[in-house]
Amino acid sequence: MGDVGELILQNLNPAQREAVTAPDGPLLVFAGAGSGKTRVLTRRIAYLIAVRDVHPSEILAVTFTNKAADVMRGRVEELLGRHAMGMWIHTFHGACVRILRSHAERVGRKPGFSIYDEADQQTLLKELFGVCEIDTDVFAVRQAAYLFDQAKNEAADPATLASHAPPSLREKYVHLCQLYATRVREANAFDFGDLIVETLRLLRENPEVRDGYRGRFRHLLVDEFQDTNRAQDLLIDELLGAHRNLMVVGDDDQSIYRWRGARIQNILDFEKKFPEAKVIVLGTNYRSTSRILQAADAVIKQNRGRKPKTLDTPNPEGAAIQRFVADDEYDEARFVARTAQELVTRRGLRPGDIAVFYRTNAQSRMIEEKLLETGLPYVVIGGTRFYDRKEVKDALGYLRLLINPNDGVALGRVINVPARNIGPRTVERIAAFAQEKACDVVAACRRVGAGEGELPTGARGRVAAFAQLIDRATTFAQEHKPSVTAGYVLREAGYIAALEASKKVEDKTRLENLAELLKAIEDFEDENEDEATLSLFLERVSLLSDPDLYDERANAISLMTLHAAKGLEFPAVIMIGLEDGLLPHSRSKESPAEFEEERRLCYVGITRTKERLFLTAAAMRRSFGGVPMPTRLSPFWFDLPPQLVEDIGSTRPNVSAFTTTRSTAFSSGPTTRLIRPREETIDPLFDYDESQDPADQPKLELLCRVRHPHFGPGVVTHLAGSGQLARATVRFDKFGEKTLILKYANLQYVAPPSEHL
DNA sequence: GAGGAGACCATTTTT
DNA sequence: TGGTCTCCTC
Repeated sequence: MGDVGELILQNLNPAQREAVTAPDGPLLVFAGAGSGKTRVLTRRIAYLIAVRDVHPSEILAVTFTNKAADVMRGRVEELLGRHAMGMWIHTFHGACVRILRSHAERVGRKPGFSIYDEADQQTLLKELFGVCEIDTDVFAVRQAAYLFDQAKNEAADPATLASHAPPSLREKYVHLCQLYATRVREANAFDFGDLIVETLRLLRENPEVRDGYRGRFRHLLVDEFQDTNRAQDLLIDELLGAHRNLMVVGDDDQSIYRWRGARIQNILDFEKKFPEAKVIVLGTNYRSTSRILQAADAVIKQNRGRKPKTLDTPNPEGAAIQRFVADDEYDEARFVARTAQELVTRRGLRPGDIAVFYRTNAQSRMIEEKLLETGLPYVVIGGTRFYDRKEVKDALGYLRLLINPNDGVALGRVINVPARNIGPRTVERIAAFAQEKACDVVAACRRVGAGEGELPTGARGRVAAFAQLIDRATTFAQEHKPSVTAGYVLREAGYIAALEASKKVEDKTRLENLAELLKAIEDFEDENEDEATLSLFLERVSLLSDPDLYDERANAISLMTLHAAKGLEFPAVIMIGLEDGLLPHSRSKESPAEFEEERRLCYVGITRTKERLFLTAAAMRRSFGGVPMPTRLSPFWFDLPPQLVEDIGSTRPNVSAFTTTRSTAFSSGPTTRLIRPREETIDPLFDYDESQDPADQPKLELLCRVRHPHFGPGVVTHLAGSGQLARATVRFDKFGEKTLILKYANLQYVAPPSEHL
């Protein structure tokens, strides 16, 4: 074995090494949290290429997020350099798109097809509800979309799931399914579920296509196998050739996508399906302290539907897990802000070392508000996404139409934005015309605008003008870069002008967002050079997921859902909202399987933590901004053995009376332990780091006037610390006294002391 | 057909 | 609480 071979096997423990060097054939790797899963996968790929002489193009690796795919590709390239060219490392959906682009016509599409996201899907469905005369009070659009998706996840005929629709609607439901499928096809589009199912159909119905891929991919590797659904499992079967070189990696304890059709059975039954499979267990965790691991184990071992196993670690015991019961969500947010501030000032952590996890996106708002006050940088992963904003979707709608003139949903979205006096009635007629003449919707606009069909003269001219706009832009797009095209179409459409003319403040933000979109397209062009087509950009955007947007270089506190946290790790983690009904979520109480998934979610959160873990709950919480309601602690709270945990007091003085009422409110479980000063409870796991450059700080002096971006003007009353940890206490005119870390607070020097004294 | 006022509903998680 | 939808008026 050469130098590269040795490099590939460097720093692997025996189990990891066994997995990397395993012989051909099916291979199942149970990879516990923090056990070096990514390392094993990337080294295995590198090993196959460098040692086993497998050509990179013979490798197909499938991950769940684009981010994971990028990381994997990057690591293999680090090991092999340009010898890694030609591998397929994609998400399931990404790989399917790639396959479908090559064989689009075989599933009734053209290569420029659109990808319909949830919103597009619902827009179309809503329209079809009208056509099928289905009352949305009886059967919600979202519910229909959910059933469609589930059917596709199961690779089942949607009609066979008609039993899930309200009994009175079964016939209409079947009709709806068929109509929906037809319309998506006519729009030259796929929804997310279609991407998998239609690829499956393509391979099944076209053996020569299937054999082409089987012949090509000599090695299949699947990451996060516990989160594959039935359709994905079947897809793997189709792609897997006679060699049966399939490596799957996963952890049944981290399966958190049941609601999306994931079948934990896929991994648990792997050995039944492949009796000759080699099974390797990676049981050493290199990430977390022993205490955190014990806590995680205490939680997860309560689940019944799992393979019993424990993780061990060479790491030290570490700090106690700190639990905090807040008065309400404000208090909880204050605790988060304070803890974060303390971790940075006293424990020497970078903001990027800290993460806040929650069950639902809605919980982020309060945390954001309080973090804003500390001046610490933070990012919210997910929630209302950039690409979900109206103006961004509008812009993308225009661009989609240039690539795919059949895209009826995109047309409906942009034809009257900005207002062109083309109302729903006219749009309906255009759609009907396109149906009747079997032409694309842009052609329909063109023809209707030219006088075909029955349209009032006024509307006719307006539609003709719109068709000309799209035609012009389509031609333009063929000769220009995507970013230039985007600017062109938005200007020509009058979109920019309409926003500029508007007096509303939010329209100014919209302009900024559009500028940001153009920037994103330019970045995409820089990264992909010759391959940077508009079509590829739209595809990337459609398949983007929340975790893809996490950027560890940002050095900001990360706020994200527990789902988005999977696959990441942080030195310090604050998990909030450990309340019954929130984690576990109230919607998960219907079945034990769902409850167990909530527990796994909790497990995933805990195991993201390297060194310091904080758990919080609020005694009162308001939902929908209504009245605060008393809560109960999560059952998972009580799963933690007392010796691992330290309960700490409120961030505010004089809450002893409240603590009593609180302990009665949370009647079950151990009694709250004595409140101790926080300074003593945190042992010095992290080194203080005071030796930093003082250059980038504002030159403040006592009693000078300053301005804070959030709190406005104030007077400096106290200065402490130096370097990166320099802090100032400021008495703000409107918000009272606050202590801020200068590095992050963005304090602006306004006036020296004398001028206002 | 546009725009505004008010009703109404929502929160699970997302490729 | 805030974002979306519906209805009403112009």
